Amino acid sequence: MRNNSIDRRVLRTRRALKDALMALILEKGYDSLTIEDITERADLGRTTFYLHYKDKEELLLESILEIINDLVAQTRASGEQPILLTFQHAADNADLYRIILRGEGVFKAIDRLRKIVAQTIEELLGEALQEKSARDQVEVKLQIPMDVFVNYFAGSLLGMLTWWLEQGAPYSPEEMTAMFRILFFQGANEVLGVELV
Amino acid sequence: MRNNSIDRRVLRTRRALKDALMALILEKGYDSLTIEDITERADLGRTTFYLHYKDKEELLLESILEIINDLVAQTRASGEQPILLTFQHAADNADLYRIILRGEGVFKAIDRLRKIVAQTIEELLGEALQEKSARDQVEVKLQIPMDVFVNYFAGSLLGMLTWWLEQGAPYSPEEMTAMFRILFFQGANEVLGVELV
DNA sequence: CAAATAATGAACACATAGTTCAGGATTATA
DNA sequence: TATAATCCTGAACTATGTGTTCATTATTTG
Repeated sequence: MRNNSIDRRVLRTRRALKDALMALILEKGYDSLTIEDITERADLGRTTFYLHYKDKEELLLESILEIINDLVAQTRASGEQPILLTFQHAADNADLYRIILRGEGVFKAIDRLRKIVAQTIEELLGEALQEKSARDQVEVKLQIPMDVFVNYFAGSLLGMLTWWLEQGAPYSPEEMTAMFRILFFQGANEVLGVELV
Repeated sequence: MRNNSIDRRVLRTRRALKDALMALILEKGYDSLTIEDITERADLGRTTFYLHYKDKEELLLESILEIINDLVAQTRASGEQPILLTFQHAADNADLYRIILRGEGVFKAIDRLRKIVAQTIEELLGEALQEKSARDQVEVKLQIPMDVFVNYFAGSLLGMLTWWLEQGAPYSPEEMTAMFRILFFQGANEVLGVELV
């Protein structure tokens, strides 16, 4: 019978490299890290790194896939409440999720764009609410905190943009606008006529 | 009277560097680009680069800000239809927007995550729709194409996650889930009681 | 215990970053 | 248009990181 298990030294080495990478990203960011930084933190020789990974990117990818696979497995297993499960999983692995979602490197640019969108919509919303308050002679209150609301909007919009552009803009700007407005303002239930999730 | 304008050579050089950077990113990606790649494409000496920018990142940031400022100016000027304007602006500058939104570098990881979410929701949705069709004895049709719908969902969710985590998780997973569900399923009009945008 | 496998560290060639400087080219302006 | 100010250039140099080779040592497996 052939033993399919991997040498302990290999498992130890790879675990040490992944842990070192994560710790260092959170300390100094991804881009400026060198292979030597990682192996030094992991207490390994630099050449050892190349026995396991091609470069930094490959190590990062394996680390990320590890956590994503865990989420997918949990979702498939428990079957219910996948949205809640996702938020919980993100909370439990917040450091790693931050690394995944922020992208690292050019992240600041996306972040800036999102902030601009959020701020713009907040100004518009503030005006509209004030108008309504004055007209109706009552204090208008949101069901949802302002910061959540405006960042939901910004996230949705930028998410749609990203996907749309990566597909090669398969719909016209007008179509995208119409569909986005329906989804955002009327909500998914209106669109579906079906209860979901 | 002091002339405040900048030397033509400087303007020409910076324009050439930005154009070269954009062209090269679309050809070979951002990470692997060297300063020499850029100056060579721009027909400039390598040392000239350092007279204007600290590094690649600074050049990219200036290029991106140029386009974002243009969008902001247009939005402020025309005043109406900001969503449509954003989609149009993105279409007019699709290459650059792709660079901004994709992040470059570790982008593949985010992309993979988004695809997984979109695929998962598509499976769930497919089942729910089939069930409803069988129960009601009618063909259920979506008002919105499936691909748009599922990617709106994935984008919204990941956008919320990103923002939430960057803020240091100011709400609990349960609160986030509840708010996300209201926004996604019932829509913004329900939340606002106000017409907007 | 023996054979197989992994880790190590020194040495090497190579690519890129970032700076300095003297000289030639271009621009602004008086 | 002359000239002072400014910019571009290219060679040279230091420094740092990459990726590989190889002989030696250490650890694991059966």
